[in-house]
Amino acid sequence: MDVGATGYVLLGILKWGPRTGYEIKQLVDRSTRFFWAASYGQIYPELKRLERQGLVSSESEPRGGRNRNVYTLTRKGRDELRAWMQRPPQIFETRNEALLKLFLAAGERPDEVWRHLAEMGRHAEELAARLREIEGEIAAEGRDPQLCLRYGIEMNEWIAKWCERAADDLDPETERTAATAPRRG
Amino acid sequence: MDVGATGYVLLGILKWGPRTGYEIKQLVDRSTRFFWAASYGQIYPELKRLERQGLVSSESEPRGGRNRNVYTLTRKGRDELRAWMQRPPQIFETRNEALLKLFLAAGERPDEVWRHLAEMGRHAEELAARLREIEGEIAAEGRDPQLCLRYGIEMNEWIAKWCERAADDLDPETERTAATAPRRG
DNA sequence: ATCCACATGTAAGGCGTTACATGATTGG
DNA sequence: CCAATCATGTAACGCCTTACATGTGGAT
Repeated sequence: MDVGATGYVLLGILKWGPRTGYEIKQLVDRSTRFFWAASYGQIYPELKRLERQGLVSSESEPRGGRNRNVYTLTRKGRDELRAWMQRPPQIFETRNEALLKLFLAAGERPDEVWRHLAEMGRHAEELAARLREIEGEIAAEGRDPQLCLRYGIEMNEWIAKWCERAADDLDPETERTAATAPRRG
Repeated sequence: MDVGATGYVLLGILKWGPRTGYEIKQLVDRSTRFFWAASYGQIYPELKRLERQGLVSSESEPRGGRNRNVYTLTRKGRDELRAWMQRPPQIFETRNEALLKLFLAAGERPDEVWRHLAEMGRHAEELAARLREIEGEIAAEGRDPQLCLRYGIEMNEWIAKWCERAADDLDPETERTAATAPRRG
């Protein structure tokens, strides 16, 4: 059968009800995107693959003169999804360029370390803000609060605070120098 | 010039001194691996690419009858690395299957949510333990404490605690049921 | 008219892993 | 002698993104 993890994202979303590829993409972008992204270039071919495997079925439901392919989770797809949910998670991958830069700067030039910490903290704060925004929208729509969204918010707030703390813990003299004359070190 | 971010990992490590591909791989596995992994299948070809671009130079330094190619960062490579360090980080990617499963289970079956939280917490704890081990080894070798290692440790400890807290916050009755009879829900 | 949202798709290419292939050296 | 470690590499393949290509419908 051999469904990649991104296929399961689609099956999982289709469990909530029939959707078009376009709608799935929108949902992904406000939810799993932060721990499992998916582009159109993946979603449309993957839906076809899932259909060939009998895990979803599609129906053409044009809206006006505009074609739409609405996908529905089949019984077989539901079983496959359930089986996958029982299996222990395998994939934990991270590529974090800020952390990489921080690592390579560490022990070299305290002013650069300070700069990377600031950058990383800023990024985490922005992401937390973006997620809080989504949380607000969900609340406004009267839908249930989302556990993973909370996780994303609190985690990024934690990261921002960690960066602040780490910057404060740098040799205070260095820090002052860096803040005053970032070029010299 | 067009060096991928993984190329910069190599340049950054070579800034510490000349190394073979094999040694670089070992270093990566105890350091950047947790936020930027690299396999032999990437390292060896990438080193050759960097050499073609004049960013590193190599010398054959056999040890016994065993061939070894030792790479050194060139002046040009140092400049390229410095320029990259100045640029704002772009890549922040995560694929977290545990979080995906938690997300898809949320609001469906509290017992499954509980199970995924436990799994996720366990994974974070294991990773934190592994990182503390590395930290201990570094301390034993008398080397400086590593900022990013601290980050990894504290972050994973935070995640483990978050999972515990989230599990505790689940409807207490559900939780007790789940703990007693995980199959029924 | 023009722009945005809706809607579907493909092609090229980048990035990365896994598996394979090879062989020397060292320690038990 | 055997296993582990040192050491280098390639080939096949999977996964994913970006860019391109196309077109409708509604709002301004």
